[in-house]
Formats: sequence, C-alpha cells, structure tokens
Amino acid sequence: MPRPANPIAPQPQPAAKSSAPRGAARRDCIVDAALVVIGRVGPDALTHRLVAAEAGVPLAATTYWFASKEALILEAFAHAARRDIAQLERETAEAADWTSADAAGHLARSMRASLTEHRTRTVVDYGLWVEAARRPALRPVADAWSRACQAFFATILEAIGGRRSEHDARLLTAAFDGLLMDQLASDHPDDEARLTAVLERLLGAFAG
Amino acid sequence: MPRPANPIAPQPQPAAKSSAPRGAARRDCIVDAALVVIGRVGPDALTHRLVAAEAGVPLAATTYWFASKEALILEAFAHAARRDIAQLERETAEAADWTSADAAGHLARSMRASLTEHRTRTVVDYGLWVEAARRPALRPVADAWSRACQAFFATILEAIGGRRSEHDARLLTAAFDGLLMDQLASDHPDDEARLTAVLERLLGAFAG
DNA sequence: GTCGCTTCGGTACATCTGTACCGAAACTGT
DNA sequence: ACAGTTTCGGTACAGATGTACCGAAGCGAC
Repeated sequence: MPRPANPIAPQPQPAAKSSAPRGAARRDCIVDAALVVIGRVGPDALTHRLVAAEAGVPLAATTYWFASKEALILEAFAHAARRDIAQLERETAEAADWTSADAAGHLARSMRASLTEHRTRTVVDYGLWVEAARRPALRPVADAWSRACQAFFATILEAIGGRRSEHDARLLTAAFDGLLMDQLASDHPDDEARLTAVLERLLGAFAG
Repeated sequence: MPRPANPIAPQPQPAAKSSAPRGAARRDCIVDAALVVIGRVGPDALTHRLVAAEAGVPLAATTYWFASKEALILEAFAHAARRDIAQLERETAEAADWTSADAAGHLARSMRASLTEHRTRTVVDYGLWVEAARRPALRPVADAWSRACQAFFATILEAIGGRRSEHDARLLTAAFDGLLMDQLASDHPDDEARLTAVLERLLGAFAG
C-alpha cells in the first residue's frame, strides 16, 4: 500500500550496530529501541519491524523476547517510568538544599531540559499518561510516576518554607505538569526567563 | 484527478429523511465517528475501516470525503477542539457570576463530568496535546484550546477577586489540566468532596 | 566429545492496511 | 426534458503487519 506522506514518518535507521548485544542485554536493547520508536511515532504506530531496525537486531528477536507487541509496549512504558522515577529521586535529594531564591530557576532549567535535550523522553512520559487513561494495565505505572513527582514537589515545598500539605504537593505537581505539557504542544514556547517568572509566581503562591 | 479536488459543502438536505446521512452531513458524521475511534484506540491505531464501521457508512465514503487518513485525523482533532472551545466559552460566560464560596464546587463538578460522562472527549483532548507535541500541524489547534482555557480561568480569577494576572491564569489552567490528567490516568481517582477540597486550596492560593 | 537447553535469524503466511478505480445513482442548473 | 457534475458504494490491489515456524548456532554440565 502506498503510504501517505506522514509528517511523523519514521526515518529509516542505518542500524549501525557493529557488536550486536546478545542474551538478556539484547532484550534491554530492544526495550530502549521501543522507547525511541514510541517517542517518534507513538505507541499505536509502533511495529516490530520499526523496533528491530532501531535496535539493529533481526525481526525475530523482537518476537523471541516479547510474547506480543502489546507486551513489548507495556514493558517499554514500565521501563521508561522506572528510569525516570529513579532520575526524579536523585533530583529530589538535590532539591532538599534549594532555597526560595533559586528554586524557580532550578525548576525552569529542569523544564527547559525536558523540552529540548530530553524531549523524546518527555513525550513518552506524557504519552504514558494518555495511554494509561485508555489501558488500565498501565495505570499502576502512571500512579507510581505521579507519586514520585509529588514527593519531589513536597521536598521543594519544605525547602522553600511552604506548609507541609499533601494538597499543595499535588497542586504543584499538577501545575508543573500542565505547564510542561502546554509548552510541549505549543508553537511558541516561552524562553527560560519567562518560565522562571511563571514558576516564581507558582512557588510564591504556595510558599509561606 | 477523478475525485473533486475541493468538495464544497452542498445544499442542505430537503425535508425527506433517509436512514443514512448524505452529502456534507455524512462528512460530519464521519468526523464524529473518527473522534469516537480516536478516543477508544488512539489516533495512530485509527483505520478507515474502523471509522466507516463506527459511522455506518461504506468504506469508500471515508476516502471520498478525506484526501487521506492523515487529513481525517487532523480534521477530527480540529473539530474536537472547536467543539470543546465553544463549550468552554459558554462556561466562561457562566463563570463570571461565580463566587469565592462556590467556585471550587463548580470546578469539581466540571472535572467530575470530564472523568465520567465526557471521558472519551477528555481522552481525545489530552491525546491532542501529546499528538501536537509530535506533529507541528496540530500545534495551532492545541494553542487555541490553551488560550480558551486561560480565558476561562482568567474569568474565574476575576470573579473570586484574584489579581488580574496573565501568569495566574496560566498557572490555574496548568494546575487544573495536570490534576485532570492525573485523575484520568489513575487507578484511584478522588471523589468529588476531595476534589473540591483540593480545588478550594488551589483557588485560595491565587485569590486575594 | 554428547546431551539438553536457550538463543538466534531467515522466511512464510494469513490478515489488515490505505487508497485507487469505476460504474451507477442522485442532484444541479437550464 | 436534458446534460453535467457530485456523490455513492462495491471491489481491487500492492504492500505492511503480527506472529508462527524451523533449522542452525551457542553454551554449560557431564
């Protein structure tokens, strides 16, 4: 079938893998490739062949390590969540030392990074959210990520002298996520200065 | 080109009714069906056959009215955004009369409805956001929706005596959206009382 | 070495896909 | 009435898809 001109059409990958990993390492490699594909074309447009090409492994390897496409997608999302939760926990440890003066700046830089260097990862994360709305199997994964985010913002709240409130941590999380999603989907994202100003106002509204 | 390059809306139907919609009405019918399909399986898993079955029209009708699957998806998202922006504008008019005492309750009921009766519509809306992150063609649509949301919350802010701040309206919008997305993807969504409490705190942080 | 396992990779196949095609039907203005 | 255009709907088709299959290759225990 002559495929339409798809603006997000997958790029053919040169598959430059000189030393193809073997055994369980290959499984991880396939999961990573699946995440790249999901970031590029979305979970529903993912195909075994796309993933195999991205990972530089033969087609059969994807069906050997995963019972079905469904299982591969689930595992990929779970892997992404695990990885990003671990990263968030590291940032949470750092955030304990933030002050009211620099917290907004730190958050703005973090958001900026999510929009540029880590854009693919960010798109996958929010794709997970929407997908979890459709597939109950993904909801525990989404919930775990949500809890990690709230712990992160609870730490920030404490650092800047906000009240120790579960509601407040949830609202900060929601506002940050909403802002990030908006920036991600916008044609005219803000620069870092403006982002910092908005985040300063947000923290100001919940501090002291 | 065997097909019309530019199908303009034909004249309205005469009084005689038929079971299957014809003409431009059929086009709308296909768009609506596409939205249902997108809500159920996501935009990438949408197929012409799924849409045709949902709309109750022959397969060829979908390719007659839309140049490609891509065009159908774009039109469906644009239609959803237009419809939901119109609804939001109606609610904005109502919100001008809200008071500090009942604003949170109104918002909680609205969120509850988005999670239950209008769940499919909500999933489509947030799917649009994620999809816009991937496809630039959808970003103007996402931006328009974002602006409508901010106007809604700016009105609420004014009604409850908050400061007239662009930042605040954005932050309220982001927090509401983030909260709604979280609820949508969660296995344990809050009941209306808890939702009201959280939203009361949110409005309280930005009022006065 | 031989055995029993996991892993690998090429290929086959039924099914589904987007969309092109074409004759018929319905509608249009005259 | 007529001719011209738009709409309709059944079908055709090449290519993509998920996954089954099967023989070969690795590898640790003996």
